[in-house]
Amino acid sequence: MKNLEEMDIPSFREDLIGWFEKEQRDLPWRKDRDPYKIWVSEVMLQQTRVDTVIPYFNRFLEQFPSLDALAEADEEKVLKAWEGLGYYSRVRNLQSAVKEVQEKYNGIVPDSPKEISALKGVGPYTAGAILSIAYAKPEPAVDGNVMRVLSRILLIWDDIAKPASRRIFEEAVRELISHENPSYFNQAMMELGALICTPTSPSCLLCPVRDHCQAFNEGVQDELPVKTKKKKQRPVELTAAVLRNHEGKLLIRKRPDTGLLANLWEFPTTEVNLEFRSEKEQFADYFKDQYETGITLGEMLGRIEHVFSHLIWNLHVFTGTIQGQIKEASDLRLVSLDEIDEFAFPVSHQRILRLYRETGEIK
DNA sequence: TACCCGTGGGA
DNA sequence: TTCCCAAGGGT
Repeated sequence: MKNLEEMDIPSFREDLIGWFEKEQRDLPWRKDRDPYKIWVSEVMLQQTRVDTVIPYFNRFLEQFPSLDALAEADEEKVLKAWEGLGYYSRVRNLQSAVKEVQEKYNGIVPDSPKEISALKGVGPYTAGAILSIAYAKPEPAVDGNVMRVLSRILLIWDDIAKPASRRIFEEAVRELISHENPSYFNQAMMELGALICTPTSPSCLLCPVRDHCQAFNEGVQDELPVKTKKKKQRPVELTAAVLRNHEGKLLIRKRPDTGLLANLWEFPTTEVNLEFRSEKEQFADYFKDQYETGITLGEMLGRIEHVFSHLIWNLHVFTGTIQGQIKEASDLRLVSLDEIDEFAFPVSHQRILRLYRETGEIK
């Protein structure tokens, strides 16, 4: 790459790593080099803020302290430990991959790019992060931070929203990375992006590698990185019902094991056509069709808007009672309010439960 | 490739 | 309010 030729690479590495040794944050996954802990932290940190991850990471490792502990853990408990973190397939893939490591590699996280990349949920970033941080291998770990930082330092104008662009940055990192300390090099690049070289108003005057930065040199740091914006979320209208049986227990069901919020529990919910007849009638018909049982819906408890990365749920929340008998199953349960906290719910349905506890329980 | 897949915080 | 974002991966 042409712009790499302008770099004094040894000096850049020294300035970057020197800064990291002095300024790095004290984070729970930086206490040791245990590949399992590094792995868990990297998966949690995918598209998720450090401040959000910290308490989850601490609880998760208390509950599943080793790779073997996670491999043998009850899936429901694992999902419950992830409740509220989002992107739930991450933890399903993680447990699946951990089981594979237990069986194929005798419980030792592999240290080769090929083997580690073959594990579920381990993409190019996570593979590079584990290999460099836990095993000191000089592999690139290119995340959003690294693309932002390098786009400025090397004046790279490619659209970082395009998957194809990542390869350019990986090639650059292969040239730049310290073979003496690849762990600190990769972490320092990300730490710099998080603390100094931020998306808006970067703190260039505090930057340890300012002298190496071609964007700063030309005064275009605010123009980089180039990133096309995503499209807006699609709204979806839904009816949800907190249904009580004659014993006062609430009906919950497990979502399918693929797709949105896979394997999480929810109150019965279905899409509604607001142009059609009464919403209550539509829901009762749906319920009868699914469970062969009649219900009576009460008044609407309230409306909840829940925003996802790609869609918006407008939840119309009702209470109701179940007329006949419901046959419980592994994915269909009647539970008391004391038992319900054992089940992992998406935040949208945690909000429904809160609404019910605050206003609906007495009705 | 483009789209699917969560959540909460901050500008 | 609206928008973007935060240590991505699967399909």
